[in-house]
Amino acid sequence: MQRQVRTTPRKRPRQERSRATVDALLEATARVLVKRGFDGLTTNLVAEAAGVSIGSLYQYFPNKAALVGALIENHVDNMTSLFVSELARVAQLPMAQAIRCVIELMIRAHGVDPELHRVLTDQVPRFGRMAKLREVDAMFDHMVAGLLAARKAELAIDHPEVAAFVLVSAIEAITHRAALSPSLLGDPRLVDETCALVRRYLGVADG
Amino acid sequence: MQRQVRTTPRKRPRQERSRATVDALLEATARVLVKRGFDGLTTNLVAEAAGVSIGSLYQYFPNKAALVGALIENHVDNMTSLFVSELARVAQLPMAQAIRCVIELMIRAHGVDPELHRVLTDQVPRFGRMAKLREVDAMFDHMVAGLLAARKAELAIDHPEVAAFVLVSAIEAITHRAALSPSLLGDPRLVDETCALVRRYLGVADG
Amino acid sequence: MQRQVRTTPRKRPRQERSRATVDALLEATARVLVKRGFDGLTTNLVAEAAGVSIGSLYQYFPNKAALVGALIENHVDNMTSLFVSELARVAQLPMAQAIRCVIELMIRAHGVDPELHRVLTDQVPRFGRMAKLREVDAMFDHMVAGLLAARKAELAIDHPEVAAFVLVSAIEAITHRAALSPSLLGDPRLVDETCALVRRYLGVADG
Amino acid sequence: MQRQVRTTPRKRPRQERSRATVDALLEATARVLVKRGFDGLTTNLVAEAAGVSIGSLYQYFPNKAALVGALIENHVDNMTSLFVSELARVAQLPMAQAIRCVIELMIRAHGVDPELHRVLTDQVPRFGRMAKLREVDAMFDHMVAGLLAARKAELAIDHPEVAAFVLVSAIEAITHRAALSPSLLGDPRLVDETCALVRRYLGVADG
DNA sequence: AATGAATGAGTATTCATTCAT
DNA sequence: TATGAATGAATACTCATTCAT
Repeated sequence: MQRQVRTTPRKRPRQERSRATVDALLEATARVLVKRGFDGLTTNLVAEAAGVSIGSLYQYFPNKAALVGALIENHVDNMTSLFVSELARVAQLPMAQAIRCVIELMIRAHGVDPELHRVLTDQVPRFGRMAKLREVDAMFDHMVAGLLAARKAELAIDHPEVAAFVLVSAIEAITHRAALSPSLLGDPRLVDETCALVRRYLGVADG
Repeated sequence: MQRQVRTTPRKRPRQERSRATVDALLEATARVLVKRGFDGLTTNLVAEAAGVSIGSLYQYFPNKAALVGALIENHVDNMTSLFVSELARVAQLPMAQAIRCVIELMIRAHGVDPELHRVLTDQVPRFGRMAKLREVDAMFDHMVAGLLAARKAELAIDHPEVAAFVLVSAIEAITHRAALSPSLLGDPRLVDETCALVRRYLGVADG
Repeated sequence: MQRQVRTTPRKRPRQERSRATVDALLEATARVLVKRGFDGLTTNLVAEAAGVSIGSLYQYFPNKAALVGALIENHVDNMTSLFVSELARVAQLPMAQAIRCVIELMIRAHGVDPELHRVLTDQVPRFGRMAKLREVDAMFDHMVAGLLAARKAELAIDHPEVAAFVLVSAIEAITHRAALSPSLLGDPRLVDETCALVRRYLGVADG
Repeated sequence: MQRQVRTTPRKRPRQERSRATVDALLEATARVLVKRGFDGLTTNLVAEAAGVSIGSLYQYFPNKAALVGALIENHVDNMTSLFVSELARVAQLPMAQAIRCVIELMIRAHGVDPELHRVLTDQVPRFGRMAKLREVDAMFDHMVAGLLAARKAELAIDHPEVAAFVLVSAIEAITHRAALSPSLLGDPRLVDETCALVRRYLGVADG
């Protein structure tokens, strides 16, 4: 770093600090959620775990739902961001490779903080903002339907939307359930079989 | 004081009268659960909805968890009883028909009080007795693995357990998600595509 | 969840404001206890009597037992502090005067908020922290046994510990019972006779 | 809750069976009281422990207080009956022997179901009928005052009532406290020292 | 902005007592 | 008379949220 005399105000220490507070709160929320479950999550506990006063918590989040909602949003973003970065590349691959790639991405996505993922999907009431998790599935439906429609010629399907629904549901469920029993998650046969499921359904030859 | 909260019913109803009370309570629980969600479920509310005093509720259920637990057990029994009665028959059918039959059973099973099913799977914390819902999946895994192993000769799979896991996860997810969006549930294409998924995976010719 | 219910205060008041709250709660507890008895003591009632919300009560005392426990501790401290300040002086006095002095202290100690003392000793279950009242007796036994042993030469006793037990029990009971019937408490003959009891037992000449 | 509660049994058991039921209830009350303490005593628990329906309990005791009241009455009767049978004899004895005799009776009286005695004196709120235990002390005061007055000539006391109060309080407390610590109860020195206390106070020569 | 004391509606649960059978 | 199902007022305690400092 250069030692230059500073002429500008000190880079808005308030925003810096606020950012840190918000992060601390979200991390604390995740920690408490994993440790005590959704019913054991109290705003006071989160504030304490974050080393922040309860008043400050409410400075940044108007209520408990907003707190958990923000956490979910973060988590979903973390999971989906894996895809957006890879999706363009996948679209160019031969079908068999594309399938394997997507499935592996799915599994990796479920491996991001799996304990938190489990609590979030298992215990968090699906009200309001929490429905976000379901929206993700709908989004996947749409994306996959697009991909299938684009390559419809080389596939053995008639109804891309229905097929997309079927496939997204299946892959999501397999990876999700696998994430819950770690013994399976490492099993390479699981990936192979899931790929086979999709390939054969779509009438794609093994690559 | 007990370390672990018991979730089993407190006492068996002996007289006719109390049987009616227990039934009224369970029905009221279902109604309240559907209407207000799990967090809106109050023992006092349930008692009132059942037209029964709060004291009577606690005469039969030691706590809220036991109440919901009993309801879950009932619901799961209702869903699974559809299968046990048909399973023997299914085992005799040619593979393609057996597949369609199982899938239709699955869908019908999810059509038993779908609103209650939705609340139960979405909102009820999966603690203790509530894990029952997951046990059902495990049971299905086992059953299907048995069926696949028995017919391994005519199928294109190498690992019946992994295949069973894959199939149960997929079918369960498809039917479950379909149950949540009624428009799809009635769509005959859904059944067709799901059958196709399974058939092609197993290498079974269309019947 | 804790196996044993804690009976110690939950958190230390840091600000002035909360000190006042804690004091108000303890005073209200004493008032309610005297007015309604232990079974009539309700945390909501105490909070109301203290002009404080029920939430605040639980901010400082984790449960009812802790509340009463703190009150007992205060009360016992008030009673015993009378002694510690005088004890050194008493130890220097000639025996006959020491005896009278101790007995008068005992009576004065029982005169500190006698109504509260009565409720506390009569009605409060002797569990956990509440056993403190009995510990005080044991402490007295020990102290008196020490005094008697020190002056054994001039006394007509062989077993200081047994004698201490006998004397402490006797004096405690006499003053306690006297405190319950105010007519006797003021009677100077009571002090005289109690002194006589002790003096003659110990073989000490009238001073 | 009613302001004034009757604490007398509801009806006289005339038949054998009724008698047995009442006895079973009282014994069950004692058992539950010893095992769970006063706060753990519930009428339903007592009925169950007695092998009797809750309805039957209320056939014989109008409320919980009456139940415990009857038990206290029984217990007090058991304790005092030891005295009435011996009192005439004691009145004829030389003073020193009479003193020892009374003290030994006191100790024996406290040895009747000591666990129950402890619970009763420690935990049972002294409302209504429960005050009976205090009445017994007052009765003793009176009796002893009579004895002392009758033999005033040979005693070193001026005020029989005050002396009686002092002695009854002392003996009662010593025997009661001794009953709580079994190690002392068997110690023969305790009886000797208590006798000495009384003898010396009254100016009676060692017999 | 931050703190943490205060709030109080809300909830699960108990238990003495009643009453229909 | 006996039974035990039913009652419901009462109570301890929690926790999201507010607000004075």
